[in-house]
Amino acid sequence: MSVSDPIDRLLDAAESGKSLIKNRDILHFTYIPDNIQHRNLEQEQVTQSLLPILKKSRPSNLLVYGKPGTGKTLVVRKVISKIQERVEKSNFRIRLVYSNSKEETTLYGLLVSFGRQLGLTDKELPTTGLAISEVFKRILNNINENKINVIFVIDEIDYLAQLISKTGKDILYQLTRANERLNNGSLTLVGISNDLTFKEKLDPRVISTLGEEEIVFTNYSVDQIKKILKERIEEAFIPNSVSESALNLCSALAGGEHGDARRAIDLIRVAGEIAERQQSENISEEHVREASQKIEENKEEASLKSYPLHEKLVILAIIKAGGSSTGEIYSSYKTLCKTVGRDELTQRRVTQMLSEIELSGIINGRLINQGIHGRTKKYKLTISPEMIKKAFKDDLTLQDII
DNA sequence: ATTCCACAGGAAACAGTGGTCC
DNA sequence: GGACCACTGTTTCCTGTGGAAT
Repeated sequence: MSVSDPIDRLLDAAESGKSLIKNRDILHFTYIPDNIQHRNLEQEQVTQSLLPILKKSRPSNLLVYGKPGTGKTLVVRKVISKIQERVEKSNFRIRLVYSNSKEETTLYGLLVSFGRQLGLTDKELPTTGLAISEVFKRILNNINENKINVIFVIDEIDYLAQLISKTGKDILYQLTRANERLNNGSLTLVGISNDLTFKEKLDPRVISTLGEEEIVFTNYSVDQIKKILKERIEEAFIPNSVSESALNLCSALAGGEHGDARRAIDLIRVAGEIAERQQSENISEEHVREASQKIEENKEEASLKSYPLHEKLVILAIIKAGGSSTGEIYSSYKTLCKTVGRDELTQRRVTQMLSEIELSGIINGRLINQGIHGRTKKYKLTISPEMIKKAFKDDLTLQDII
């Protein structure tokens, strides 16, 4: 094996190089530190409203608001696990069930994930084929039979509200009324939402039961983020490896946006990884800047890669079409379809795709009225065509047209 | 003042998939 | 094996729109 072999060189460097990060787990937002010092008030409030469960009565339903990365989920989870610890010895059973409505894209999926965590098997609760009301009935039966007290945490409940308004099936209403159908055990709902206005989309009857208690998590200030980062850095990095200026920049970047602690922790983690790779002694401002850029690029590339074929074709059509009005993009898209030998979709569908892609921020649309030449929407790319081609180059069907 | 373009975008229907239940 | 269910991606049909051209 020659010394100049690039793989060997990297491996050697990694072995001899200094490791700045001593505990990677702590650099993930989902990790719950034992000693969360911040959000004391909110921890107290959440505990307060769940307290009745210790006295064997049903706690208040709870709505928790706050922007992403404000620690809502962490606090709720921490409080519930503490309560669980308390009652562990008694035969009074509390079960935490957590579902994220954004990850479960359908009502059915959400209920099934709920049932699975209660221990219902594939057989008792199949992943498809049943009527939603039937799924619901089976879950309630399970709670009844086992006499458990369930706390159902629905994260990003605003997405659920959207699903409900689309399908017209109000499982939230049924969930809030579930206790009337339960002889044994109980069901408490904790809804977590990023959107303070989401209640407007709900049935007023649901709001009155769901919103028995409401807690708002305010955004973190730059100083608070700095404090959080300091705590994590102390645990995760070797001493003196993060410069003060890097810490400040990290807090400023994340705090300036939305007070998002998640982003701050991500940032310092990626900066640490970059610094390690460069064999640096410590993490500097420069590393944080690089990390910030890298996170952005990765996000774009990942979202590009995840598009289905026809969306990719539409994006490529935008590159190929000069002026980029919907009509031009569509005819360019049709040519591309012919080249790769795929059936083309209708213009209506392509318009819809364009709006979806626009939401992700990769393209930018502007409505233009051209008088007798009609009205159209002109689209512009917000990222470089090279970046797109780079992301698409692994797709075999597209290789001929890139 | 009226017409008319080139779409935007909502609503509903439909096809297909993968399942249960009796 | 047929009735039924949820869900996704799509098509079909439709109404609405701002301003140049007439």
